[in-house]
Amino acid sequence: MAHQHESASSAPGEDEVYDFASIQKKWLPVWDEMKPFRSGDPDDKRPRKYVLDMFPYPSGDLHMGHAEVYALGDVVARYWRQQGFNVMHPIGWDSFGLPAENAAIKRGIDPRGWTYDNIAQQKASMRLYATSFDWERELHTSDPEYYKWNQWLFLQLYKKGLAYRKDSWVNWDPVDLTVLANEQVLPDGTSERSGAVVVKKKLTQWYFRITDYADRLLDDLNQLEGSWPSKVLNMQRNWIGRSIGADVEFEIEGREERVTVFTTRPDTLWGATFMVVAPDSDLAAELVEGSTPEIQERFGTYLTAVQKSTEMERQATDREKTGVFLGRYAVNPVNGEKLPIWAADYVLADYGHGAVMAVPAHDQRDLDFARAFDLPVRVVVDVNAPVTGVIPVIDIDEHGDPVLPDMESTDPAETGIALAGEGRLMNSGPLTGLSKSNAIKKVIEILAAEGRGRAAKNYRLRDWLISRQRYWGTPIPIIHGADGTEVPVPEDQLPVLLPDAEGLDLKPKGTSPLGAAEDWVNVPNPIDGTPARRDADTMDTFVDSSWYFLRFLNPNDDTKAFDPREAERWAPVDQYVGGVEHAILHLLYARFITKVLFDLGHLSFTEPFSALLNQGMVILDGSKMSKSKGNIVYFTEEVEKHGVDAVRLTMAFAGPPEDDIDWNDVSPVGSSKFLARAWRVAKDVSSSPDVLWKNGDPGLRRVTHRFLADAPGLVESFKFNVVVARLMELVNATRKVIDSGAGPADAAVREAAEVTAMALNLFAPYTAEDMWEKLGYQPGVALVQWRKADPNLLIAESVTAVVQVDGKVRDKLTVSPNISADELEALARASAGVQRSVGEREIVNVIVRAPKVVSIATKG
RNA sequence: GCUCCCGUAGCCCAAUCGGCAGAGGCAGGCGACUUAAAAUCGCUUCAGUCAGGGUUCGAGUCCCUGCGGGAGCACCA
Repeated sequence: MAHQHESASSAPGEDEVYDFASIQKKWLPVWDEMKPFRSGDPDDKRPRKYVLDMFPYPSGDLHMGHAEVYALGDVVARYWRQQGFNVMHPIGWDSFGLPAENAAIKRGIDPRGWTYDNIAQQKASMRLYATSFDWERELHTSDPEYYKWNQWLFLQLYKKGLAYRKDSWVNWDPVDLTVLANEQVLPDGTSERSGAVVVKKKLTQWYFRITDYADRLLDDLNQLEGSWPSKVLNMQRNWIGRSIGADVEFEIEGREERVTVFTTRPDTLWGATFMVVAPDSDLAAELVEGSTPEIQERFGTYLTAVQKSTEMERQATDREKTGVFLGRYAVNPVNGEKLPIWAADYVLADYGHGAVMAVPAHDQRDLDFARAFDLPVRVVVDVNAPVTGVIPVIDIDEHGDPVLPDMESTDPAETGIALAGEGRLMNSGPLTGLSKSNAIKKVIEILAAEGRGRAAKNYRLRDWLISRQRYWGTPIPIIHGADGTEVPVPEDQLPVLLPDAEGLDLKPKGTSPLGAAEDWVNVPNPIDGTPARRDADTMDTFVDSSWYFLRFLNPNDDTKAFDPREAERWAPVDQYVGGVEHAILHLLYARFITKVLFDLGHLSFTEPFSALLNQGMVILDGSKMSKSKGNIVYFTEEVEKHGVDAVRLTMAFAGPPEDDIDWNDVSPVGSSKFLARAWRVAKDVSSSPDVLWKNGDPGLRRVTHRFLADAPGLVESFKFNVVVARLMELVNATRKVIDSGAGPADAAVREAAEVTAMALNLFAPYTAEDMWEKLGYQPGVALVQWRKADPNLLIAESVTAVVQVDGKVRDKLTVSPNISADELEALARASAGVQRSVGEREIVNVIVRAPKVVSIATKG
């Protein structure tokens, strides 16, 4: 190990070895004194950068995932500081949430104490980890000083009609007796905590109307192209899931109101042969009411079965279609045909209008259903009729030849394959003969003219369910009057404080534990003083994190959530760093809230995070670390074994940040060795700080300055691994000059060592600071500005030009970097390698890219 | 099923605009130092870029097809 004692043969005074533990101990208090990472000085004239790492949930201690994100985020923050920016790099705690509450229930303690104990522990680790946070901006979402503004935010949305209560089907855990978020339901339909099969239950819950912003959330992603990982942009697009089509209204026999269906293929309206409604929809219940008792009974049985089925069963795409006829009929608005109405669970109650027009010839799901229940299939799009002059290719055979549709086998009723492709409309009245896209336009015109339909969009995105029947969260600032009215808590009465957990039964009962705090829940109605009750739900913690980046601007201001002037100066966040696990929910919610605050005039921008860096996961042996697999790498152990700097360096060096790091593929021991090597270089430097660099070894100086020139671009494109590799190269070159060149007194050695210390500050701050001291400077290498490369040293004295003949390298020439194309061509033509390989053949083309390459093409 | 990303040495990974396939590390080998070992230092082996085709003077890089791996969405009308 690096810190073992050297042999006794070393001369006195030279036996000092790299010892990360003592270096850590030495510098942490010095930095505490210096506070080099404060960003709040109003007189600071430097340009500003806002670098934000996703804040952690305080779960006990830091884990390797934290070690990665905070190492990488810190590279970026430290880099911009060295480039002359006043960098705001804040940190806080996402400290409300279920784990604290569950731990509290298990141990019979207060979630508050558990949470703040954890924070203290994690904060100590984080400080040791030498992340360059501005601790003066620290915040906790569970502090009343924070959640007061959460409640303020809720009220702003409420006033705009963007926060509302509705009855809806939610995930219900029948063992824990609580609502679950979608992400707490495992793919097999069981609860991730209790293991119980989750059922759907109808409850009144609070929602944020995020669907109002669906178009903007989707379209504004284009602005982020190039600055956000395309993977995340894609995931958000998928999640919002806009589809474009039409709403079509159908008359229902024996019913006043029409039923509206959404379809992406209104052109196939003449091919509709039945209608399907979601069995768990209000519409189904109402329609079946007008039917015979037998049908009602059959429907009831079916509905019960559907509601008992798990998500997994329901989502299995290959299962048999099921359904019941409701005994009712719809009328096709374009041709007056009677369409039987069925209830089937392949239609979802909460997508579109909970009802579809079934066109079995051109939709696979409808066709499967039609074949199961012997319903008619009518083809209205002729996919064999070339629309663009190209015959549709169904498949490629084993010889790579196209397989064309067989006229006799394309009837969906026979083949069971719906014809979903392009084609020319047939049997469709005024649409007959049109292409798909023209037919869609036309049918929308026809429907609109008759008031029976219109162009429409639909989204996969649903409104955001924000209420939780839990204790450890932000109370919803609404008071319910005895008459059922909702009264927002006046803003000057915020915050609505959480009642003391003492004496409250926090066990989930299906209603919020806050409801049992009688003194808290019973309040006079703010309007007329009559008895009223507080809303007892708390907010989803994603609300807390949807705007925390704004609270960092002025975390101690008790007069407003954030200062718009500060937002003007700092926001939006220039660089956001965090895990891809938040690619959808957190980022979508933060984008939504930012747009709402923009609309309310509080912000001048509409996207919160100008650039995003997603780091991968730290894994072990090819799989995710987990307690049950027993393949966990512990942060504390790694830091004790290898030191903070080696762990941080390993994170940066492992590969591209977005790739997963398999801890078995990387070598913290190797990182530690490199740090010791770099450190010894600084220790060996024997010249004084005022030595003239220009007298130093020119070869080493070139390596140093090439590094200075290249590293900034590499950091800015997040190629941290390459920067580290280049640093290793620099240290190797320096070592060589010390040992076998001009020696430790050479000025270039000092210059290289100083550059190494300065750059190493990005990855290994303790080692860098210690090197800086060894080199004769005052502490504070983190604030040393990045040195500019000397352009004269970037030009090599000579370069190697490659001469290719017919694409193969036939000679290499050492030439001046300023050589002209003509000179280089002449040299190339005369070179021995070219003479030999061209021989008798005729040269037909010569391409010269001075000074790098000459390419000669021959004939014969 | 739809959408997207990735295949370079035994392993992790580099390779600005298409211009010598190798910067760096791990592992391995040899050597120096040592009584020996560890540590340290020096030297060093190893791929022609998943496969096939195309464009080009020139392809790891661009295009097409296939194979392999990964991710997201999915009875979403």
